[in-house]
Amino acid sequence: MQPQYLFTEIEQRAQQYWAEKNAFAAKLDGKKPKYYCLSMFPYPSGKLHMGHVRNYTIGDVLSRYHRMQGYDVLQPMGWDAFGLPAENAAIQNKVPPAKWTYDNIAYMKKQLQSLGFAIDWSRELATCKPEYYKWNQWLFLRMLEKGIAYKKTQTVNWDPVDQTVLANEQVIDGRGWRTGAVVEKREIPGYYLGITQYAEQLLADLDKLPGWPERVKTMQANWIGKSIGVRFAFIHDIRDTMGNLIDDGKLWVFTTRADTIMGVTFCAVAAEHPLATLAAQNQPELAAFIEKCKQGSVMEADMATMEKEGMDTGLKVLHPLSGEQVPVWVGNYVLMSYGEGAVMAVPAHDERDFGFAKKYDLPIRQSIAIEGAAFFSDAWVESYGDKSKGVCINSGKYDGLRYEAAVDAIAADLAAKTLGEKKTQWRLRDWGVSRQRYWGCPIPIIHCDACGDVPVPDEQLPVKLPEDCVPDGSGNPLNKLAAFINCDCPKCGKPAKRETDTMDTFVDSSWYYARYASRFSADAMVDAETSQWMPVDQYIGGIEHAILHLLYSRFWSKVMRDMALVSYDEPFANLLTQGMVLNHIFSRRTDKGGIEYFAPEEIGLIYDANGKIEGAKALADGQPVDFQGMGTMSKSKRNGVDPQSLIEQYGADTARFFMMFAAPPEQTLEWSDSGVEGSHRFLRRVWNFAHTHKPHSASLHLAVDWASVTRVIKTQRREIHLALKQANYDLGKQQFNTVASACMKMLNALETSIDVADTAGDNNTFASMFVIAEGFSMLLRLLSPICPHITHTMWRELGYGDDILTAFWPVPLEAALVQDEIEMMIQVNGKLRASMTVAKDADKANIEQLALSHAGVQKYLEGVSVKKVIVVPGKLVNVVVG
RNA sequence: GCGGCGAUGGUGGAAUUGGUAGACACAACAGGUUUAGGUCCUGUCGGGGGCAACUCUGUGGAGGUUCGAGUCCUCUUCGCCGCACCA
Repeated sequence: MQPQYLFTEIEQRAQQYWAEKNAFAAKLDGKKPKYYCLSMFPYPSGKLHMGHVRNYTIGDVLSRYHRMQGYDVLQPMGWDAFGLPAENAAIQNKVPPAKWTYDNIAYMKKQLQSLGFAIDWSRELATCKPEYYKWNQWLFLRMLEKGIAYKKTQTVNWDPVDQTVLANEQVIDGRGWRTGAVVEKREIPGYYLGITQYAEQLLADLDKLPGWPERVKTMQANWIGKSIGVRFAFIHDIRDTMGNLIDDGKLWVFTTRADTIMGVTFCAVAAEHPLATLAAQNQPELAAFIEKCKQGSVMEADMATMEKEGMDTGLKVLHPLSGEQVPVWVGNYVLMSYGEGAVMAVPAHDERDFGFAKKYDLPIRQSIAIEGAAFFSDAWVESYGDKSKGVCINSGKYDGLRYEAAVDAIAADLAAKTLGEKKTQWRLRDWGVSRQRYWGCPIPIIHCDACGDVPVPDEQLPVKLPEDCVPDGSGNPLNKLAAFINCDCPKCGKPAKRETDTMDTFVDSSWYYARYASRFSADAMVDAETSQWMPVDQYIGGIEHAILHLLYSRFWSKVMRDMALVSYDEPFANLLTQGMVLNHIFSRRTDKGGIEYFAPEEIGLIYDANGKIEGAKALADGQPVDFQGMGTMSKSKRNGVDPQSLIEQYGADTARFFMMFAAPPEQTLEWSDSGVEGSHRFLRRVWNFAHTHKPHSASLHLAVDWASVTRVIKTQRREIHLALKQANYDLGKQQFNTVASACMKMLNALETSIDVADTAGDNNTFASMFVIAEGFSMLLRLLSPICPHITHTMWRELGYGDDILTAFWPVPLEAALVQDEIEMMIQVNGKLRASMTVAKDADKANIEQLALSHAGVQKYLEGVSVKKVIVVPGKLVNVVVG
């Protein structure tokens, strides 16, 4: 055995061994339980970052742990390979996106392999390969047949930087999720997937996911946004300039508070509403206001702080139940994209309407009697809008009804007049998947002048994307590619044109997990193996995908299920959202007023007397820099750490250990160079221990008479087993930082040198050798999921076996855990006062007696009487006095 | 505004779920090994008081339940994340 811990050599040899043995090929033998462990696949951006290392280390620890627990494990890896960065790189470097992507994949694959992940590489896939995206196209056509996919022209979110349409989910605060550019509204035809048809299921089935974090489920539920209410119409006789009745003389609105319908004093419509457009035609002031609203609505970020503003259109509509005339206002707080783009306004029972009415001096009519709030003051009181504590008043025949009864009665009356009905309104809208981009999956449609939009026949799939295009930044290069565009109509055979839009890349990632399982199926999207492996037992990835990717994947699964392609309802049984990797941010204001960032290695920290960080200075000029605390690793802040240099300097095992040790998986992880060194120090100590003490497997065959072994050795053994017990408990909680701690505790216990008589054949010497060999073999196995290379090597060198992968998972022995004597704490009135050692089988009365007579306790008993004594077996005694 | 999560030493974080708070590390300090630096080893390390045995205090804050609370309940402050005029 080498005296030094030569990690580079150790890791390369271990990786070579696994590759030669094909050690991680996933196979189901039907006898063992299956465990499908999936980490979100990376976008091949160029090289791995620390977030990847963390993500995949968590997955690998779980995979290796379950494998040793006796599961058949599938841990695949692939590439989310379509997408815009490839096009942007192509524009810059004049290289086809395909080449850029494949080069990146090759490099990043090497990086992943150098980290020693137990991945079944035979199942590797890239979404930009025709063999994969063929099935995107195939399923899209099936969805088209079922009416789940359809084409429509709609106002869409247009990202002016990426020159493409964005789904609503991809617009964040009015800006493109990737570019941050202010999104414009455009009228563009495109294909949509009817995710709203599944809204109810997507919401309800969240309850089938106990293994998901609460906040992710909440975010999805909010996103789906179900509200139950009544859709009804005000009646009018408003005609456009041609004399045509607008919307058949009905102003439709949606409300969740139909019980307040008799309190309506006006209606408010969105700026884009037809009635607003009409009214603006001869009212320049109104037209100007509407224009202002429309511009404002693009900047959704400002909406939150925006003052409620509005303007009277002069138009009047009739209340469907009271027949009263109601004025129609344009309100900047009414959204065209939600509900009907118009609302009934009840200032007495809606906070927004209240503010609006106050501002414009519109009538406020109370229609609900609120418990404990008889009088309506000038200021809004929260209970005015509380549907749970009121009955209808001033509402004619509905007076005295509570919320539910009132809604039922009102909905029934509206229905009788065919002017309304109960309705469930969703915030979720259909998923627009057309993208005016090149580097994506072609939408399999052919446009024929005679036949219209014709689906590409199955036998012509895949519609292959040419891989040699170099985009120049001016839109989609497919539009200029005659060889791609020109084709024959599958229906009539006449010359026709191919659709050049490609699919949103979220389509690619919506089902890749199912394809890993059926990776070798050539003539079907998925085969029987998918049903055997699915659902994913553990999915691991960033919280940033809490809505988009996870919602789309759930939707896609349900579509595939309804087409009888798969049998599961939900694709991911358990979800772990790993925390981000942070590092210090150092910056300085430049003379020009900008901010200059410093990389951590360019900085020296200044400590105060207590060792607290006081400040920092730049190594280059010795001048102070601002220490901004921790932030996500990013290029712009210059606080990223390159995994590659970490692996080269310390090895993959150190990188993996640090990642697991520094924080629990769900929490943010703060980078620390000294923490990395500490992790490396630990692994070196493990190696040194093995080299110095030779805890060889042969020692496990020594015959030990445990009854006569010294207490010191027994305690040492107990500590090791105790740490293992804790670690196994923590593994169940997926709390890996304390598993790493337990490894350190075990080594600490092993290193407690035991002074035993150095006589050959002495029982204590044997016991000590046994304890060390036993403990070290347990340490190696416990550590192996986190640090597979060093443990693989030592397992073999110390003769424990050929391959630690096939070793059984260590469990603590009861015999090693029991103590002859137990230390018990003694409390008086809940305060810790003394401790004592009692025999393990001492009974309660005995313990009570010992505690009360304890010298450290006696002084607290003077002048008071003992009221009660509580004995917690094995732990403590509490003497209650008074 | 709504929803979710969190607050424990100088720092990252433990506390087997109501039973010895601060495990395991990092940093710092002191000492040893070393020609020196690094490595490595030993010790100290929440705060106050005491020469000491010890003692008081302590998990953002205020109450409460309990023999006993970091953990449960109520209120409150601050921080992070998500959604946000959703009718």
